[in-house]
Amino acid sequence: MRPQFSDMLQESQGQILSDKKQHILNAAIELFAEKGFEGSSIRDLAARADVNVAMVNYYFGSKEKLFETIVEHRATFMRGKLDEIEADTTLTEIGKIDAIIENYVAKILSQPSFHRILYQELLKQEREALHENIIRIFVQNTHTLRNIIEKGIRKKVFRKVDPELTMATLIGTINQVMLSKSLCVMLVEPKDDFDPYTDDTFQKRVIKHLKQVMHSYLLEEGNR
Amino acid sequence: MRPQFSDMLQESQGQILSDKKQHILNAAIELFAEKGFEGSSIRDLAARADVNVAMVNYYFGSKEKLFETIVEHRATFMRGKLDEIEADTTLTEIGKIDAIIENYVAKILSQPSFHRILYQELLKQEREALHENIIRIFVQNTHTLRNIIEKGIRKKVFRKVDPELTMATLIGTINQVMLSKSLCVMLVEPKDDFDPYTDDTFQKRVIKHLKQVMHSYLLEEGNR
DNA sequence: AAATTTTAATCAAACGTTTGTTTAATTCAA
DNA sequence: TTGAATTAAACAAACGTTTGATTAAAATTT
Repeated sequence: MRPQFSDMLQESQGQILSDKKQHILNAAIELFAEKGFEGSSIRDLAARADVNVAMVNYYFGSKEKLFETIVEHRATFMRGKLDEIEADTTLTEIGKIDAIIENYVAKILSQPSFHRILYQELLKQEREALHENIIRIFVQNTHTLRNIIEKGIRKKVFRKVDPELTMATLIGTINQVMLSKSLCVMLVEPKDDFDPYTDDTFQKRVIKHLKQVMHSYLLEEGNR
Repeated sequence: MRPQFSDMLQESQGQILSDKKQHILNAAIELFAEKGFEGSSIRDLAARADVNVAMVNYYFGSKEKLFETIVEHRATFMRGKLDEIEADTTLTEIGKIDAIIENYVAKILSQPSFHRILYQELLKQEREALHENIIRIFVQNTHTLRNIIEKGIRKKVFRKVDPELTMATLIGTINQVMLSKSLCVMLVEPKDDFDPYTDDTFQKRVIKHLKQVMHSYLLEEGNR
C-alpha cells in the first residue's frame, strides 16, 4: 500500500512524510527520550508504534539513520527566530533578550522529548558527526546572543558581563527544569497529575524568573 | 592472587576497594560518561581497563550493579557540605550563597565524567529506583538552598525571588558548561588542547560569573 | 620447616539471548 | 498485472553472563 498522502504532516523543514512514517518517527522520539538511543530496540519501537519490525528499516534504512533523521530534522530550532529577533530594529537590547527568553522557553517546553534526545546526545562523545552538528548550532546561537549583549554593552545599557556564561545561564536554567519531569514536579508542585511542561502557569513562571534574573544581571542601575 | 592491600584507595563513604576493583571502577566511570550505560559493553570496559571480561562480573556481580555502585557511591556529593554551610553562623546569607557556588563549581568541575553519568541518568526514565535516588538528593539540596534564600528574604537582604527556579539557575549554569567539553572549549577558548575543567582560570571565571548573577538577582538594591 | 589444603584471582571458552538487519513470500490497492 | 506495502522467519553479530580449569598466595596441618 502506498503512503496515504491524504493526511500529511508538514515538517519544520518543509519535508513531507507519509502517515505511517511520521507515526513511527513520533513513537521513536518518545522512546529515545525515555530510554536513550542504545537503550531502545527496534522491536520495542515497533511494538510501541504497532508496526512490523521490518517497517522501521523499510522506511528509514537503519536505526542510526532514523536517529539522524530525528535530530537533524529539527535541530535547527530557534536559528531563524534568533536571527529575526537580533535584526528587529523596533526592539531595544533588553527587549531582544526578553523576546529570546519567551521564544526559547515556549519552544523547548513544547517539545520536551525531542529536547531530551538532543541533550542525551550532547552528553555523550560518540556519533561524532551528529555531536558536532548539534554543537555547531549551539555555537551559532551563542554568537547571536553575544552580538546582542555586546551591542548592549557598547550602548552602555548593559553592564560588562561575560557573554558566553550569560548564555549558559539562560539556556542552563531552562535545561535544568527540563532535565527530569519528576524532579520538576517535586520541586514546584506537590500534585501527582501536574504536568509542568503543558501547564501555562508554569511556563509563565519560568519566563518571569528568567527575565528577572537577566534584567537584574544585565541592566545598569539606571536602566532597571 | 589476592588483592594487594598494601596500596589501597579510600573512598568517599569510607569503603575500601582493592586496587583492581577501583581500577575497573575508574575505567567504567570514564566509559559510561563517554558512551552511556547501554552504549558501553563489558568487553569494551574490560579492554579499556586491560582485564579479563569475567573480572567485571566477578567483582561487581553484574553490569547493572556496577552502575549502581558508581552512582550511589558518590551521589551524596555536596550533601554534608551544604548542611555545613547552612548551619554556619559566621556567614551572612549572601556569604552562604557564595560558599555554595565555590564548593559546587569546584566539586563538579573536578569530576566531569561522573557528573555526566548522573545527568544522562536523570534525562532517562528507566531504572526507576536509581532515578528516584538521584532525584531525592536533588530535592534535599534544593530544600537546603530554599531555606537559605527564604531566611534572606525574611531578613530583607534578599528580594522576593522564586527559590526553586533560583536553584535551577545556579545548578543549570554549571551543568550547561559541563554538557559538552567540546562545546565548552569552542565557546570560551579557541585553543584545541585547552581543558576547561582542569583549568584554574576557567573555574574562577565560572565562579565569578555565578556570583555576579546571584548577587545582582538576590540582593536588594541597598545591599549590593 | 615442609607438606598439604584452602582460598581468591584469573582466564579462555562457551552459554543462551537479544540485537539490527535482511530475505522471501504474501497482500492489496491502483 | 504491477509494484509498493507488509509480514513472519531467519541471519550473523554482539551482548551480559557463567563455566571449569589454572594459578599462586595464604592458611592449616603434619
